[in-house]
Amino acid sequence: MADAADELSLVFRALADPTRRAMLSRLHRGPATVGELAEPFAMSRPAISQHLAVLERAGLIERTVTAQWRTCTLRTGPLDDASDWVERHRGEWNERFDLLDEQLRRMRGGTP
Amino acid sequence: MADAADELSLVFRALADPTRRAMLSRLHRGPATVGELAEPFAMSRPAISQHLAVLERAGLIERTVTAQWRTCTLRTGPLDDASDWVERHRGEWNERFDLLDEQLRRMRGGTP
DNA sequence: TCATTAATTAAGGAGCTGCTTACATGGCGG
DNA sequence: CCGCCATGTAAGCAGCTCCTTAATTAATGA
Repeated sequence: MADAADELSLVFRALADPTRRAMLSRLHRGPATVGELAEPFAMSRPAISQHLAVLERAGLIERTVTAQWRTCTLRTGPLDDASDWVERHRGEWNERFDLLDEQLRRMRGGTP
Repeated sequence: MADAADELSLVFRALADPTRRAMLSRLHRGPATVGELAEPFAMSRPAISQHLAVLERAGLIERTVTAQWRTCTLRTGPLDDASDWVERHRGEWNERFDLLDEQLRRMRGGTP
């Protein structure tokens, strides 16, 4: 299958690469051109372009053309969705609830 | 390359699939056996096992053997790391800061 | 003991990722 | 106008992902 066509999967997949996360971290401190973003990485320009395409497809950056430079800007909207999902699934509150549930199951008998 | 060997990449990668996210959502309401987790999906058991292996490798679940059942339990620790990263990179505060930075660059002259 | 149940491992295939080199596009300065 | 500059596109390749079917392990209970 490997669908992952849905919005949230695109975002998480885009975040699942150290190079792309580093790019977002850089953009977090202000917009940058492709050349500026490429500088820290020992990687060909096409590879950089492809990483940026992944980020753009996930809606995490925006590329605006000015002269012969492409200025990349961070878009944090999709990160809100990702954050919502993660926040909904973590925290000690729920962990304790799970442990309680497990205890109850065990008390009810061996077969779940 | 496709390294993604680091902890955070493993977690984001694990979250980048709707099936695995649904499994975590189910586990969020309490532990479950592999059979219970497999039930909602039109997918072979080995496929389920492989998804669970991905989640386990990312540290998001724990599998304990009781008789012939494997009980899966959610582990929210790695989600904290993911949440930290996302939280550090989102929010209107930073977005506004980026826009200001962009304005300043434009005022300083055409070439970045 | 032996069939049943629960799950994993093994092997293989279609398709995607992430990188490369080579070439194309398009604005800019001389 | 023409050769630089910054970037993108094309094509190709190794390796990974996600799924499948078939065989395997391991515990249960008549």
